[in-house]
Order: sequence, then structure tokens, then C-alpha cells
Amino acid sequence: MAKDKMSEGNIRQKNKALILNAAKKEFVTYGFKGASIKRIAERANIARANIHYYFKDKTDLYQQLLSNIIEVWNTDYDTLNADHEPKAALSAYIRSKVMHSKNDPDASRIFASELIHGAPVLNEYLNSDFKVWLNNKVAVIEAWISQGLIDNVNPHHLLFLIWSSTQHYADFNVQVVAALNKDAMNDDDFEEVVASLTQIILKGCGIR
Amino acid sequence: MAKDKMSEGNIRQKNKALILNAAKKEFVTYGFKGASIKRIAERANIARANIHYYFKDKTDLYQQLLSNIIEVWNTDYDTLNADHEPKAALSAYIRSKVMHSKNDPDASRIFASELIHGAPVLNEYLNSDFKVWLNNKVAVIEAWISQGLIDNVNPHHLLFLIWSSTQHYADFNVQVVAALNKDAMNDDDFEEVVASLTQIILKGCGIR
DNA sequence: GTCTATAGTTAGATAGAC
DNA sequence: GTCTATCTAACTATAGAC
Repeated sequence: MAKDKMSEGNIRQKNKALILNAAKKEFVTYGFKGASIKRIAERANIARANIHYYFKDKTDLYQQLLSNIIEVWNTDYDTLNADHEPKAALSAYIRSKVMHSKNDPDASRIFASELIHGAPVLNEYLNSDFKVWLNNKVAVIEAWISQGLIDNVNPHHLLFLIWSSTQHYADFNVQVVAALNKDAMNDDDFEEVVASLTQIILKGCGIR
Repeated sequence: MAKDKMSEGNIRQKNKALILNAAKKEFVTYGFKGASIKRIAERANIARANIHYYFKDKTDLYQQLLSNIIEVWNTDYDTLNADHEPKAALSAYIRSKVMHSKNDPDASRIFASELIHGAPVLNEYLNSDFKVWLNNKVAVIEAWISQGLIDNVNPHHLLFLIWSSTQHYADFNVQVVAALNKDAMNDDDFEEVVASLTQIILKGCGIR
């Protein structure tokens, strides 16, 4: 896969990145069907027909965008492993998830929108790589429980709780800023999120 | 508003309900732009042109659908008030939110999709009625804190945590069932969700 | 690799007969 | 209140010159 990308010409590589970036904004704003290749071309400053030169069709563009997002997620979040204590591991995991919501909210939103609408493209991923990755994390939590390091919580639901509560600040940002009476969340706001979620979730798992 | 509905003819009332119900499935499957009035008409077993007889245009149909959803939410969830103890109130709130995800997941998904895409229609609501409703709930939690009934948690982030973790089972259901290796969640699964979330969140707030 | 022109499709919306 | 026919707009995708 890295090989494929290396073997692509420089111009091709650069333009594909430009288009994918523009497409991210477009898909997140208008949804899959609402997204228009004309506007993606304008955002990327590339002639409309050239989008079709680089991507087979709209679905292909959307699929490659999702692949990129998943790839980042799978490499980014590996603080949850059995080598670490639950307190340090869970704290780091919560922080990195919140910071990802801060730094790349559109990635989270596109993933969320795909799942909400039934995961037409990601269904295969959810029933293959995702399950393997998840089983690893569940095993780590089960080990902590059997060692008496945390309370006997349901590992799956603990993970769902962490995912949902952290991604909330990307996906539902418009509701959050309304609730907080802000124009946008700043660095301190996100630190307060990390502190609040860490406080409740760690104590909720019996970690002191 | 109830008056308006009463003053509408029976046929009109019944057909509007049929159309709104069909539209809910259609919007949740294809998104706003992807939803087709043709398919909504087919789902509702009503001639296509009649959709335009009952609703001004597609946006009007979508707005009325969202209004219905909000109306149910605003009347349904008032267990969070100062008359109750935090333990009973939060337990009941978590349960009712989870059960809503079970019983009407599409409502949750349409709301989520609207917010993810920037709340073009609900922005006004988020900056008016929603803020009033939210401030009440925040005040209740602050009262509990100052009475020493729960830990000093950030009220906003506690509410976000409850919303996100409970709505997760509607919005991200496709990921949840993949993770749990199921075809669909059953009654027991949802009871396990209620138990897990209640366990972690209540303990996390220092409620025994 | 880029760009213009255009084919072909789909869908929202309305008019007007019944 | 219902239904057929039709208008109009938007957008994907491709062909072909440069």
C-alpha cells in the first residue's frame, strides 16, 4: 500500500491529496449524495473533469477518503495495551481521543455519518479488521479486571462509553458550543473535557 | 400547535403522518439530499405529487420531521429535576435515554445527522429553547453538588457524557452489533447497557 | 496531465384534468 | 383530495482537442 503510493508520480500524489482534502470538507458539509464534484473541484482549485481523471467516480473518492481516516485511527490509538497500568493507559487513551476530536473533527464526522446511515461502505471493515482490533482491546480490559486493577465492568460498554463521549466533541460540536455559550471551543475547553471525562470514567471503573 | 393539528381534516392528518413516517426511514437511509420524494411516496403508498400537496417542499418536510422529534424529546425527558435524589434521577434518565435509543433509533439518527452536518435547520433551536432547557438541567446538577450529594463534576460535561453514551446505541448501532457479534441487540442487551452505564457513571460521580 | 463541451440521467416541483 | 404529464435544474460522467 505504501508501495502503491510511492510508485505514483509526484503530481498525481499531490493532486490526489488536494482533492481528498477538499472532498472531506464537502462530504462533511453536504453528506455523500449532497456533495458535488463541481464544488470539490472548486475547493481544490482543480478542473472538474480532472477529479474523474484521478478517481473512478464519486463512490471511489468517498471510499478512499474513508480508508485514509481508518488508517490514521488504526495506527494512532494503541495506548490501550496490557503493558500499561489501567490508570495511565485509560487516561492517555481518553486524552488522545479528545485531542483527535479537536484536531481533526471532520474525520470523526465523516466516520459518524457513514455509520449513522448504515455503513454501506464500511460494513466489510466492521466485520473484519475492526473486530480483530477490538478483541485485543477487550482482552486488555479483561486482564485488568481479573488482576483486580479495575472494577468488573463490561469491557465492550466501557469502550463504547469512551468512544462516544470523546467523539461527541467533534460530531456534536455545534450543540456543545451552543450549550457552552461559545463561538468555538478553545484549548482550555478541551483540557476541561479531558479532565472531566477522565475524572468520571476512571473513578467509575474503581481506579484511584 | 395542538390546535392546528386538531383543526386539520382527518385525511390530511393521517396522510401527513404516513408521509412523515416514510420520510424518517428515507432520510435516515440516504441523508437529506440523498432522500428522494419518489421513494418517500412509494414507502408511504401515496402518489408522488401528493407529497407536494401536503408539504411545501422537501425542506419543509424535513423541518416538520425534526420538529416532531424535538417535541417528543422535550416532553419525554424530565426525570432530571431537583425534586429527586441524584441516584434515582440519574438512573431513570440513563434508562429512559437508552430505551429511546432502542425504541426509536431513527429519531436519534436523524437528529445526529443534522448536528454532524452543522445543524443548518436546528441552529435556531440550539440557540433558543435548547439553552433554556439545558440551563435547568445544569442548575439541578449544581444544586446536587453544592448539597454534597454528588462529586464536584462539570455539569455540562456530565450531561454530554450521558447523551453521547446512550445515543451511541442508536446512532452507531451497526458498529455495536458488529462488536458484540450479533445480528441485532435484544432486550437483554439493552438491559446490560443500562446496567453498565449506570454502574460507571453513578460511581464516577461519587454516588453510592 | 488539463480542459471544454456535452451526453445522459435523475429528481424536485408545478399545472391542470378528474 | 388525487393523479398524469411535463417543465426545469443540477449533477455525474465521458469524449476528444490541446
